Amino acid sequence: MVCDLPLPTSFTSRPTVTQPSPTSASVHPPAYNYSTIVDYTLNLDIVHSEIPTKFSRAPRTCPFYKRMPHSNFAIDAFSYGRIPDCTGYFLTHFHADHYGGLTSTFNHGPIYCSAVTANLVIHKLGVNSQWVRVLPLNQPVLIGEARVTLFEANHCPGSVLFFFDIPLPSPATAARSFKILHTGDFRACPAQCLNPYIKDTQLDALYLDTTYLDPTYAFPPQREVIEAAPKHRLDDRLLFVVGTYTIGKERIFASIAEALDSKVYVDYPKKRILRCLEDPALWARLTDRAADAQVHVTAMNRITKLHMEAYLRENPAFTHLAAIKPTGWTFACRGLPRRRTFTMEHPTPISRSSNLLIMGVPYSEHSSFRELAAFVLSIQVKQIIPTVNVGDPARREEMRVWLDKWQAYKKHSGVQRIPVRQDYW
DNA sequence: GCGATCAGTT
DNA sequence: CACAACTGATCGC
Repeated sequence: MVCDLPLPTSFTSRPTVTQPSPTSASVHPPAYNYSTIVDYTLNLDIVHSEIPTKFSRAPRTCPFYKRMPHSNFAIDAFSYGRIPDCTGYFLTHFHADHYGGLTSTFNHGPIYCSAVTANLVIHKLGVNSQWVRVLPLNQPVLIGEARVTLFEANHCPGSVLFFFDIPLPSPATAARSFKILHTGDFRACPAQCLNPYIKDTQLDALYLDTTYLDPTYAFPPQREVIEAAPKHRLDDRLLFVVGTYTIGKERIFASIAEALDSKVYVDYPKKRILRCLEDPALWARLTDRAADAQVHVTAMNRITKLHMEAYLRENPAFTHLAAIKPTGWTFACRGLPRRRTFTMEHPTPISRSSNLLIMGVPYSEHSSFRELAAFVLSIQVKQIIPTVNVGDPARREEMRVWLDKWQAYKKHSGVQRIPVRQDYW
């Protein structure tokens, strides 16, 4: 299995980093409007003071890239108390670094999210359901003047992209609307670009999850990793243990369990979380009896040699244990992007002994560099605003150079989208 | 007891 | 080492 297919070198070869543009005289963030976004994007240094730093003790204010221009909406912005004039608090998915600050005492206004995220917000955080508004997938809903549509983000269960289509107020521009796509955290795939609301749409702004916007980050398509599950039932006394965070990585343990025709054991707190996912096939595979399941799920931080040795002793029905640590950076190395292969028959062992194997599995829930390139090259958009790695000026500059390069490539080549085969670029 | 913040872990 | 995401300690009320 090939880790990464080649993209034309014209848009994946490393560009030279140019010097930052001259700093604006003003350090005070002006009101949020389209020209502000242009300024911010061209020179993010002027809003560096807005980006939270680890050592700041001052009360934090919501940074510009979490507020949607021409609206009173904020995205994944629960760490700033009540945001002045905010009429809609949007949540892209249920990971702590995005819902951070959201607690049972929240009373600032409506929270808009998917059904799965709503279940988790209510049942895990205890947020009063009077504040939670479930939005459907792939179906526009009017919120005030704005038309909002959610799409599958391919990150974790319940994760969504938000598409905002906002009428512009002034008579001169009444015929036009302002169109924003916010990716939250996502793993880019062609279906996101090809859906009828995005395909052939000229977007004004793309708020982009730029986590792996660096050619270092090359890893296989998720489908190939899922299909790398054992092809047939192995020794009944071999136990698979899969590490997970609160939500995410379900497709790994589900596909292994399916291949082994086994139940899946999770502890009771995890079972309560999985119930929120509204996935009947996953639910039907669960069991409360550890000895009945050849596939167990545990917290990611338990996937260590010491913990797994103890785990095997605690489960005497099994003689051998294969622990799986799904992670996005297994194949990441500093320097040039590499091609590697991955199969369960030739795993990447983190640790092994006579009866214990711990392997890293390159199962990322963020886009690879290549997928990010294909996504940006398959979308028509005026401005791209990174939402990740924005705290480091050097990273901001590197990201800006890549994004400018892709934008220029589209403009000069006339390419509108990257060809798709079998639902993948 | 609750929430905010930061340091530490894998 | 890289990284996202989580966990735990500490502080203030």
